[in-house]
Amino acid sequence: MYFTTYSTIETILREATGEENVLLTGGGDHADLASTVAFAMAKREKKNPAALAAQIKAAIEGPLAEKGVIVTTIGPYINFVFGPSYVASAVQDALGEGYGALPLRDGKVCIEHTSANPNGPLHVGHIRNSVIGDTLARVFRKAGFDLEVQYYLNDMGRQIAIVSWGFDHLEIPQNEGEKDDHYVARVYVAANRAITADESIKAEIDRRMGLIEQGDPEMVEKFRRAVSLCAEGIKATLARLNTPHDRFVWESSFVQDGSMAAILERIEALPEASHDGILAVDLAAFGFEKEYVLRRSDGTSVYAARDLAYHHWKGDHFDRLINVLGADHKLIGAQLQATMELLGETVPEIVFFEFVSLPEGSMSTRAGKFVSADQLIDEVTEKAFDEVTVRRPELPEEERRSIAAAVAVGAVRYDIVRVSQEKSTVFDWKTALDFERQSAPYVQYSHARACSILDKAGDFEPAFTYTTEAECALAKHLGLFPVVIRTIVDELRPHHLAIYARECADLFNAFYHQDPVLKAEGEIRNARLTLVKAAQNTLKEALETLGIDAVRSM
RNA sequence: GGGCUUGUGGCCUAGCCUGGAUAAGGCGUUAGCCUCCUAAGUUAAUGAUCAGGGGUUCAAAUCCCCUCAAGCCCGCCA
Repeated sequence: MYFTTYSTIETILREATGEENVLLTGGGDHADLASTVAFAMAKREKKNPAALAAQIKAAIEGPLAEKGVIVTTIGPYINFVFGPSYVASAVQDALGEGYGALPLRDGKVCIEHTSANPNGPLHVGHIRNSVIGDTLARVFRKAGFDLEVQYYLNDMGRQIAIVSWGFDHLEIPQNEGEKDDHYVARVYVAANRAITADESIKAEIDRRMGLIEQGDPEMVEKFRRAVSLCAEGIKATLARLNTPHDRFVWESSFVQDGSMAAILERIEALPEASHDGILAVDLAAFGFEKEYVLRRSDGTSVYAARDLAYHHWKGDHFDRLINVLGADHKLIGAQLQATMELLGETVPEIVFFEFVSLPEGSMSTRAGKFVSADQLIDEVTEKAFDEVTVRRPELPEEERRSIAAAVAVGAVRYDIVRVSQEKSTVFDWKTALDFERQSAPYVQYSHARACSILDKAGDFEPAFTYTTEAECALAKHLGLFPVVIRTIVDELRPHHLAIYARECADLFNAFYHQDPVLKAEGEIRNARLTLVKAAQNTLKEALETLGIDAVRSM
């Protein structure tokens, strides 16, 4: 409804002013939409902007009144207030199943996210990637895209060589009940310590790197075992977070099937290639000082070479590629994009997010200095269970556990996704365990509250007449959900959805406190119940698009 | 040294790309609200030189330049 109303206003304003850009902005407290076009025209025509605004208003208020939009002016500002017919349509729309969905689009999209190295468990830095990536994926699906989500598994890197060496030489037993990925991290940390103590081990790591590239069966098996062990643990964590992948792509497959060799051959033929004993690409034309090295002097390939082959493969299968990467990958990501462009390949779009650090400094798997995602979820779940037990002691334990799990995962995801991705953050236990106002539990609670009212109401006849301020503000905001979905797809900034969901909850709570629903009578009761249903449906859709369970009771 | 990103009340965050009407929330602090649809809620009070300086503009938190501060990157690691 918003889209059509917006374009109606835009068209009529264009006709009346002859301006291509009619400068529509949000109306703030004054209106639902406003135009500052009178300022621009006044400047050019050297006229009084307020007088122009009045003239424009006179020309457009008739046609817009027919469409249910009220036009007013305050000085040079032309304000548009959406009337009762808009409000009714917005509520009507918001009742629909799968509300927020946009029409299907052509083309296949691939989103790659998380792709953490399988040398330990996901930590609170990695899951910023997972949550941003998964939320984007959910939004893209809602926006009508055919989508596949991938995890690129770096299974032949140096750190895997180190892990495999650790398994062979350090004889570190797995602890009772220890998750596989946590076990792998302990081996990795210990192996790194051994290397620091004894430099000669490095030669053995290099030897393993050479063997893996040649496809030596024994070494392939050693690497595969270590990587699988870790990857299964990572998958379990991803499942707890509601951030599933459609496909895990193993880096080594591009070496084995010859596609990496093929793309390196194409690069060798490029005028930008440099063969100084190594293979590298000169990207000076793109503003990069350093060459992009793809093959070492000993003939082995570096990560970037496999990454090019992976992206070539993705380009063959998808029309649009989106990668979610940490800010530390900005340079290498831009080099990848430039090289793909040189090759005439599909250039991936990259969503970068800034770092999550600990109060004492940045995280490091190698140093064993990190807060794991599992530990975070465990502790938040425990806290959530205590909170549920205090509030709802009458519920059976199983139900309290289930609510606590939904609240905990929601809290973790929401805290991550609500902050825009270009801001670096510092992880803090106190904040993580705080279910205060701007959190998932707050939004979930509003949804549960709406469910409770609907349960008590029984059957009612839908009605769409709204008069109070709280009713109209809520109804209009519900109407914005599809706009938010489109904005996120355009900007690749999922935090908008977190903000939107919270605003819906704010407005629902304001309505709840100002306008009685069950105690109202007749048409007012029916209209308010209809609005509660619309709010409940929108909150549910928004929460689910955030990957958060919309529990009916908490 | 070069590049990228960030800097908004005591603390955290939105707004910045697409300039416009009194800078929006939360936490904290203070004082209230459950014989009333779930108080994980809500009302009010408190609190901002939008890092600093300059510029563009009728209009700057928003655009441009400089300075300062923080984080990240600049490897034949990933």
